Amino acid sequence: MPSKRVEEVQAAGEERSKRHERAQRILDAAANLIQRWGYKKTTIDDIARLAGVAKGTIYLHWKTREDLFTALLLRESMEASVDILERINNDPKGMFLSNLMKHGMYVIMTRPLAKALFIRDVEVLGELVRSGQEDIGLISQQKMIAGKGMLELLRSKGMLRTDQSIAIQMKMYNAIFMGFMTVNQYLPDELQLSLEESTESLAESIRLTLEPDKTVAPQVLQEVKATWDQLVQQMNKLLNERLQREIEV
Amino acid sequence: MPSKRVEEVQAAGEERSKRHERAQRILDAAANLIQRWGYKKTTIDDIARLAGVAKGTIYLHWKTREDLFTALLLRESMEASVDILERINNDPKGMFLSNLMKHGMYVIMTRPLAKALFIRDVEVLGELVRSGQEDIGLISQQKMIAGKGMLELLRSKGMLRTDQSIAIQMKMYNAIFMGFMTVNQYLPDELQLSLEESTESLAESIRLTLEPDKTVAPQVLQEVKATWDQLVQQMNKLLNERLQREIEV
DNA sequence: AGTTGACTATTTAAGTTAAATTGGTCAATA
DNA sequence: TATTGACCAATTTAACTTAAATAGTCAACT
Repeated sequence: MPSKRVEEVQAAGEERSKRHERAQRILDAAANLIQRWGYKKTTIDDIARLAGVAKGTIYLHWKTREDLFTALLLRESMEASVDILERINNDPKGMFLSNLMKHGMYVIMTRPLAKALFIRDVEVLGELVRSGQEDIGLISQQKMIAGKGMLELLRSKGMLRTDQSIAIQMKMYNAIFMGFMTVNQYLPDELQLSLEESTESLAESIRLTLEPDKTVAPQVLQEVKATWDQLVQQMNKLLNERLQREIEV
Repeated sequence: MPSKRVEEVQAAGEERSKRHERAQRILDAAANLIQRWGYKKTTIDDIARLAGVAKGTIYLHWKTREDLFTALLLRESMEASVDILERINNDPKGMFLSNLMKHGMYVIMTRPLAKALFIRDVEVLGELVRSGQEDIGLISQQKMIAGKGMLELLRSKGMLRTDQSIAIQMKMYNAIFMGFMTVNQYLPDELQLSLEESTESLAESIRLTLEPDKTVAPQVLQEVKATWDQLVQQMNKLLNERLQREIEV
């Protein structure tokens, strides 16, 4: 009886999607509360109440409180990555390192949780700053978006200087990036940068210090994009599997 | 009786210098202890013991504990400034913004207290981070070494780009500077920068993003230095007076 | 005179205990 | 069978007490 089989599969599918939707709702609640009260002070009871489920339900999804928040941070990282990738894809010159960084900064700065994760905000993340470093912390994403492989690709296509070593270049763009991410907190009011100024200035700094002057043929740009897309898709697949596991338990 | 007058003056002079030397000793002790235990946990008793004076003596120099530490931070700022100025003077190309920043970074990074002051290290400075911002915090020094006036001078001599606004340039070098000052704490081991790498990379970044390519005649460099020296001397005089006042009562 | 350190009024830290909260479980329920 | 929320042990917080430490003073001493 194939119809029976189909119905079963459909039912199971519906159920899986309801389950998934509920997990998302719980994570939404957790995201909301962690931004308001910080990790330390957001309790499972609060999350359950805000998500409209019973406390026990949360433990049907994650074994411990920490697991829940780990999943939340992983989801945030993934979503931010998707945003960044999308902005890069919509930018004809998105493949330049300067623009990769610009889009990265824009997205991270406009997502409070991603920002907290990136700058290791203890006020928000509490003890999680420790756990969420290498593993979750947008770092694997950064490696993907502008890792060593990417730099090599850009260099081979004349989109990055070759009179500096790759190692130094990585250190430089990290320093400059973090600089623009965090200066404002050290600057007096009259020198505060708006988000627009920050991202544009960041892009210009990266461009001037790491990219050569020569123009790049649209043809080449296309090639780079193609290669990069493969790279990203590969990584994305791995990360998505990880995400599923993390959220569903 | 002139001889009497002379003796009196000498005696007063000796006394003043002894007094001054004692004040320095007390500040040395405070500097030592604040680095070891942080502001919150270094007590006046400790300082007195380490400086070899009685507690009451300290109150002959400063009205409150906070005044003492304010004087300490001011002294540190001044000494760091002197170091920086000296390095700049010994560098034939010291007048380039990239090198001003390089020397600034080197000195600040090699002086634990100056560094703590600059990056607003709460562990070391405790509540002092608040008080020591605009007023003490190397910021007035920075304004001197690379303030708006300096940038205007450099621009007029072709040593700075003129296709960016001064305001943006100030923001950029601040961001880049802070970036190189603080990246290491966000970077994994394999990307850590040594002090040499940091200062050199900082200089290169600043040079590439803010300085034009064209070479500058030694003649011009000399002119800039002369003008700058005046500017610095003026400021230094003011600051020194301030320092004297701060240390003596 | 300049310097000291015992002294005091406060602040901070440590200790104690009770109450409240929390993460996690599981028998009852829909 | 999937979900719930009363329940529990363990932990955290809060309130309170007590002891120790501290900043600043000042009479006594050099």
